[in-house]
Amino acid sequence: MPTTIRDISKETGLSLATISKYLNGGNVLPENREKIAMAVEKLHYEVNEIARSLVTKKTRTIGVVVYSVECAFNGSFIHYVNNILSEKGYGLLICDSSNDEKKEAANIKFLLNKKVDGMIVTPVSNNTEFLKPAKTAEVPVVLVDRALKSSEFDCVKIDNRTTAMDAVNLLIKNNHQKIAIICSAKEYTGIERYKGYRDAMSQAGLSVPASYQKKGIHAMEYGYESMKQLLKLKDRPTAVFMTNYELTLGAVMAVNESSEVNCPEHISMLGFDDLILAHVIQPRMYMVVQPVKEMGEKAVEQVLRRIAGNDDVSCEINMNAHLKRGNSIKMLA
Amino acid sequence: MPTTIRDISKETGLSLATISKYLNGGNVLPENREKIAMAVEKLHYEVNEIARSLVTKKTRTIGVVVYSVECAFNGSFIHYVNNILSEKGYGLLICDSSNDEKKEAANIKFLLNKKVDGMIVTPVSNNTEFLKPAKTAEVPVVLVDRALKSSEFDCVKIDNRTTAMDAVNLLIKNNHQKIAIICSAKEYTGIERYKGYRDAMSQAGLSVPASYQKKGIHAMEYGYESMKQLLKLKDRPTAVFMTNYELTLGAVMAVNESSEVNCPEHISMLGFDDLILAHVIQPRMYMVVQPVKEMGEKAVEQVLRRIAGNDDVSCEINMNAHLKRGNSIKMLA
DNA sequence: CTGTTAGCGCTTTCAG
DNA sequence: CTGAAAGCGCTAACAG
Repeated sequence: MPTTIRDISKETGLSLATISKYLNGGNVLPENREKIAMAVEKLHYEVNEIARSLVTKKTRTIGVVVYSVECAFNGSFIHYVNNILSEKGYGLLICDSSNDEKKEAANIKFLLNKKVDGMIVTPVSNNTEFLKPAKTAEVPVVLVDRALKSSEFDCVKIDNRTTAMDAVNLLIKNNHQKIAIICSAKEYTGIERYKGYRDAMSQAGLSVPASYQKKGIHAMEYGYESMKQLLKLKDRPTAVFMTNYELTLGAVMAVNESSEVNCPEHISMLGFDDLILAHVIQPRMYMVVQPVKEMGEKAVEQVLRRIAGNDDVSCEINMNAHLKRGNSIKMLA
Repeated sequence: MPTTIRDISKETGLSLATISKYLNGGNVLPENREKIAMAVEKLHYEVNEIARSLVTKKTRTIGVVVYSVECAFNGSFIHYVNNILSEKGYGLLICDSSNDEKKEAANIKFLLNKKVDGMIVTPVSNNTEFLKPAKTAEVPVVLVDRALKSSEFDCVKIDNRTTAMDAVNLLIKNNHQKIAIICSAKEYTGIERYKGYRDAMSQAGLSVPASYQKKGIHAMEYGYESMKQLLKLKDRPTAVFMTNYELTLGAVMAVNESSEVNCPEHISMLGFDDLILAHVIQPRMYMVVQPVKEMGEKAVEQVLRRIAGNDDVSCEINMNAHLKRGNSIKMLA
């Protein structure tokens, strides 16, 4: 029912090839350009991207697979990625893995069938297996945030271990010794940040009892429960480090609910990722801030470079996180 | 390079038509099924959805156009929509209008060219013009949340006016008389909620000085600035109603920053949309809660019904919002 | 610069 | 139940 290139051809008396050239910015006589333009206008012609894709084998669509769209980091990330991509005329097909590796694997296949030109993914776990189909289909993949250990894929990330170490060192400099951690232990990022915590603690000669180490999943609920438990400890920590946004929120919630314990008076907190929440909650949190926007830009840049056929070895793009000051940390005597 | 139906045909000695039938669940001899299954396995065959779409004119993809992915309502909404859609084997192509009507119009065209089977959109403004191309292309559209006045399209929403009125009545029942509003006045939803506020006030015989009416845009910044101004008023309101999530956040931030004014001691607050934030901030807000999940489900259901060819007259699906209690409202003497 | 001819990978009549 | 053939709407050589 919609008009096709063929209708334009009939209307103008020109061949299909000429119309096609016109559409793709080739050289066409001004006179003919005019004719075609008028016909396009008159018949409301619009390119059928499906047909075009079938022959060019390019869809101008990037698949974005996130471990959970509900996690604020991903929401923000998608926003930036979409901005740049739409500027360049690319669309994005978004898939939510809901923290489920099976869904994640299915998402990759789905996108492959949809013939996306490339993918940007923030993986559920440390596992790399699910990306194999993309590899064999030779569809470029850029990993973000929770980049995998594997060097098979491009990735953009911060140096999680060092960043976490620096953050914990800030607590130590403020004379804290009893420092607990709430982290997720399922994926690369969480594990690295945990290592950074251990690094800082051992360098300072501080002990880390098991009860101070809450290693669980990336979820607000887990942050909440963990903080509750920490607050109940007879030998309560004086400071707690939360290694991602959702854990931070949960921990803050637990502290705010407590009538006895105040931050920073009785407990200091250091969180991760400065998203909208951070501006609204009390206390104003000290936060490790990842450059989400820049990470999105780099990821897009890299996937587009691959699509353009740049066949370098896989690369690792490291960005710098910075610390945002607040009033959630107390300097101990 | 990837294997095609043709390769399977060669491998099995069967015709293209038979393979196709197999793929689409038609009747094929058990013996042949077996053969094909083996060939598919062996050659790692995967359907090319692009080619399929070209002939079926169905892409099994739904376009989702949101006024801003950064607004939490949309993030949450997308999550639920995606859940159901992916269950049904549909993908979703997400477009962010960034609160810009030009971008919004471009998004619709983009999706049309991508031949989505249907669209779900939360519009930027009250304007309906941008949907015309979808209408003429006969691609079903379901409007959500900020449904338009126009009855040309299906929409799922809450009864914004009545809901807002009920909410304001709660403040009135608590003996508040000086009640201010912070709302967005650009789109249908904001305007309706404002009307509800006026309804409640006039029914109670309460006056609403211009200085109590902050009519602006849907943005945290606007909520923040507006609340700051309200707090400075010599005749300060005793309660403030914020008509969406971002405005609520901004307002809370302004109150929390103030050293003189406390909530609910000096000012009562009533917000909109119970998203993750609401669990973390102090005070615990009284909130009008929209059933985001159910709205997503209904929207999907409706768009799918249209795609299936159900040609009823356009319908309006009304959902019920409810009130979530907190401690942000003070009962006045 | 323009036209002719294939053909992308799949589904869909229509015979057999 | 299976096969042959046509064609979805477009681009890509290759001549002219």
